[in-house]
This record gives sequence, structure tokens and C-alpha cells, in this order.
Amino acid sequence: MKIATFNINGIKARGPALCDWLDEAQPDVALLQEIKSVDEGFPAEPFEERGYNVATHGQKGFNGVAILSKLPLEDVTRGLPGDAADEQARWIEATVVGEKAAVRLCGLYLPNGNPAPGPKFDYKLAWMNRLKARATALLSAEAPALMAGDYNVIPQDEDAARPEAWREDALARPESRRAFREIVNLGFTEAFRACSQGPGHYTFWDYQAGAWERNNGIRIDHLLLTPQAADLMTDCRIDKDVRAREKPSDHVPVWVELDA
DNA sequence: ATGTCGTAACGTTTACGA
Repeated sequence: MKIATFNINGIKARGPALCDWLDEAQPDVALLQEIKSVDEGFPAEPFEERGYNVATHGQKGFNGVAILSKLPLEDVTRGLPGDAADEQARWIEATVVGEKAAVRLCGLYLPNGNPAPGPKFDYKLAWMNRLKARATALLSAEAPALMAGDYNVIPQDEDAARPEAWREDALARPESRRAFREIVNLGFTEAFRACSQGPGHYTFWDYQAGAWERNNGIRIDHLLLTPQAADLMTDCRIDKDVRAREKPSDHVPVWVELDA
């Protein structure tokens, strides 16, 4: 079962690029972030034509997450628990049943948090605290599950081409890294780092200042696996080439293969 | 030229968020 995360930066603008990647990569599941669309405005037809079931959790103009799955989506829930007043669409869950195992999928778009310090940074850290609570509950189920998406966290200096440029940024500040580490250390496997080590692996290149051409990237899209999911993992990779195509997102897909 | 996008809105341009 191939499961990918992809921040597409606007579903209305990314239709052709997303379809091209789906046709080529053939993921069973794609967890999408930044659809920037309400549910009613999500153009599901091209994906349904390709055999995907579609579940969305959108809002007007910003944020928004979705799941595309060739397997039926069961027990879909929307919104990260812990704050009924939070109206930002950043979390969606569903279960898919493979031939060998069922997998609980959590798609997330973690707040950017800039400028830091400030209320947006406070919101980011509060959201990560809620994420930690949900992560703890997921682990207690002792079953295959993953939390994947745009974490907006650069875990370590080796995950940025120019770490000194991010030192004061909400994506790399010690508070953000600490909160991310606390969640991982509950018992998750960070899928990409379980398969590849060392610097030079990125999932985002800014549109500005020739970041792609200079390979000035950062690694902020992650898949966290419960132990039961990690036991099923056979591969994890970044589809870097997607960034060089026509009208690309500023992020590229990251995927895991599970023997599920 | 202060290096780019995507989206929304009383739009032929500006604001915002990233």
C-alpha cells in the first residue's frame, strides 16, 4: 500500500500537475494539504475518474486538507480534537483496509507560525500540543496508523540547505523542534529518516529568489508511523523531480510503501 | 525591478498568507 503526502498549494491551480503525478506514481492513498477550497468547490471528478474516493475538509481561501484513496474510506473524521473554537481546516482522518492490515490515516497541515514570537506562533505551539494528545491516543490503540502532512517544522539543521537563514523562523525555532521531537519520541518512527540519513533531502523550495535552481530547500513534510505501521514499512522516498515541472507546487510528494 | 505564487474581492489591483 503506497501512501503519499503532498502539499499541493491550491487544488484549483494544481489539477493537471496533481493528475500527472497520480498517473505516474500510482499511490493508493494521497493525503493532500492546502487545498485552499471549500468542500463544495473541490473538483473531485478528475480523481474519481482515476478510481479514487475523495474526502475533503476545506475552508474558504486558505488551508484545507483532503484524502484521495483507491480503497474505500471508512470512519472519516474532520478537525483536530482539543479546541472546539478552532475553525481552521487542518486535520482529517480515515481508515483504509488493505489485504493484510487496516491502517488509520491522519492527514495534517500544521500551522506555519510566523511571525514568531506572536499570536500565530502561540497558535502553532498550542496546535502541536493538541497533536501530541491525538498522537498519544493513536499509539494506545497499538495498531497500524500514521500521521502525515506538512508539519511546517525543520527537525534538524541537516534538514535545511541554509540552516542559519531559518534560525529565528517559526519552522526551526527550538520550541517548534522540541514540540516535534516530543511527539516523535512518544514512540513514532519518522519514516523518511528510517530509510535515508544525512543532509540534502528536501521537500519544499520557495518560489522566490531561485530557491529551486539553487537547491535552497527544507524538509518539512513528514510521515510519522506507529510501531505497528513501521513494522510494515518497506520504503520511503521523496518525489523531488515533481518540483521541476510546469506550474509546480512549492512542495513535493513524500511516500511510504507499507506491506498492508 | 526589492527577485513568487494562489486565492479572494465592490478586481483592470490590492491584500493576505505562505
